[in-house]
Amino acid sequence: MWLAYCFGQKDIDLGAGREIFDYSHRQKEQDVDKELQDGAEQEDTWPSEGAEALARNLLVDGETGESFPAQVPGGEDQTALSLKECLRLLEATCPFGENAEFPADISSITEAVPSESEPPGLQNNLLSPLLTETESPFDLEQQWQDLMSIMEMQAMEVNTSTSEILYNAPPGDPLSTNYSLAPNTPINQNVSLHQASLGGCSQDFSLFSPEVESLPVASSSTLLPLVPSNSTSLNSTFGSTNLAGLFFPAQLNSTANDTAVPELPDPLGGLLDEAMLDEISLMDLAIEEGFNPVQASQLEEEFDSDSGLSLDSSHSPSSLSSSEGSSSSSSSSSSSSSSSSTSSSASSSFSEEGAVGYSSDSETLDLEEAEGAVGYQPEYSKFCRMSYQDPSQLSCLPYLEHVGHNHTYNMAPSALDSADLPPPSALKKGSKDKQADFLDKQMSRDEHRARAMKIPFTNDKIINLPVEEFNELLSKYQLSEAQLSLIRDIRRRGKNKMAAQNCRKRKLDTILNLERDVEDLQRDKARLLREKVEFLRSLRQMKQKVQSLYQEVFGRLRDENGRPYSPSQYALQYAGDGSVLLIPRTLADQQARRQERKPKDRRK
DNA sequence: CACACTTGTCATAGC
DNA sequence: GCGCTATGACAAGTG
Repeated sequence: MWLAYCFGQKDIDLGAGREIFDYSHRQKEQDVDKELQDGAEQEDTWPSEGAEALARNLLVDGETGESFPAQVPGGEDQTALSLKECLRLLEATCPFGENAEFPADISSITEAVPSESEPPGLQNNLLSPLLTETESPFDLEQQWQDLMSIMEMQAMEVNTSTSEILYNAPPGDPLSTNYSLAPNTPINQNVSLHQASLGGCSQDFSLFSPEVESLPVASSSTLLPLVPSNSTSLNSTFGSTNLAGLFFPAQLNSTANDTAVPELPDPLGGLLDEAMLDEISLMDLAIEEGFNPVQASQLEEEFDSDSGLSLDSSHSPSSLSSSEGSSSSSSSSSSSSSSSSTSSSASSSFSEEGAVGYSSDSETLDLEEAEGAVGYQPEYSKFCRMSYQDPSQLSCLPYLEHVGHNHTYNMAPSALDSADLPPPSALKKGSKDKQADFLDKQMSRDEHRARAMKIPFTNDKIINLPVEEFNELLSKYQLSEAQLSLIRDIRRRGKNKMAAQNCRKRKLDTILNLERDVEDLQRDKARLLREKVEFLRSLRQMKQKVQSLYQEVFGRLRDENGRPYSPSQYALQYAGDGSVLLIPRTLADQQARRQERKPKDRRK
């Protein structure tokens, strides 16, 4: 029964799987509406100096700083800038430091950032490149965060200790805050970034920092190739990356054409995609965090679990003890009824568990009943297999007292074994008839048949003797055909009986092992999910820092007239040699698209 | 009496 | 082909 219960849970299709995503989408829809309003209020304030800047386009050698007319069609120029300070800042603020084991390197970030050209004339927001990828309407990362938020809430209700640590993002946590942002919103509502972007995108550098503002900005500096002296970390991780693509969102404005501009694949999105497809089962966490099974199942109902077995139930005392208790009491009653049997010479060779011998014989009755099948010694601790242990232990488990059957087919036949004695209760009654009746009832059907047919040896021998000895035994007696047939039937049935017992025990043990495996796997899954959350959190922090550095660097750039460059027309690109170039966005977009095709080609 | 459960038994497949 | 084991299915017994 507990088996049916255990696996029955699996069959309960809660139909909530899609609700997870629906919820996320609903959240996103709401966020979209909200963010659309906010985004309109926070339109980019960058000066539109594109035409003017284009007229002054110069290509600057990344190493020498020499300026020369750009080779780019349209006369755009490229300006290489030193990002030494930027790189230092980035390295200093990189949450992973030199941890080479971090699964998502910066290059993955850059690949993830959509590089989009903005329709001319649109006001750009310098801020959003790192955020846009998470702001698409169907962003899986957003879904992930939504889900995690839900889980967090649920976990807080269920278990406020560990779950809080795991899923409660600290105040201002970028993961929690950013992921709750609405899709399609070019401007992130994160407070810090908001401030930085609004300030950085305009001439108002005070919003960045007083230091930045006070820094002397030479117009010529914009034309200088500022190769970072120590750019190893970025150089190795960014490679030849289009920073424009990294830092400029696909959707700089909510009015931008979504379909016109393809977005680069998001590694985070991929991760989250897997996460979503993994059917983030709350039961995993429940098991890992020690949730109450009932509560966990309730959570699971909300998040659905099309996959996997439903755990737990098998470990409830009722589910386990019901079946095992019955068998145990049954066996114990049998054992107690035959406890008077003092001859148990054959039992010593039996395994502790498993139906080794044929228990119908009094010689082996008690131990056979108390023990088990031949050659199979599963682990029964979980099942509280009292039936194969000391029957007296049964009294220690009150909830097992009410169960117990008295299957007496295999009880010791006194007629076949003189050593067999009635139980004390029968002796007290003293009546020989009663004893005979009792013993008669204790005999199995085969024992009755054997006695009726006057079989000259015990059923135990019939069943348990090896074939050679068995045949030798038969040859010693003059047996009729009917007797031989009965003996063979007894042997067959006796062996099959033990086989059936072994089979059932094995089946139960297999279920136990499977449950244990499922538990282990769910524990591992929960752990991996937690690690993934941590990685995502760190990745987002790193992205934010890179973004702010980009803003800072870009904001410092000045043309020869001392005016800042428009982010709608220029972008920073990190070259493979460590230099950073200021290039027109059109060129940056082209390069970004080129990089976008590479992974696709690789897949093919 | 119905039900759940255990156990024995049979039929069958496979070694 | 025989003997044995494993296992699903069924029936009987029990509480």
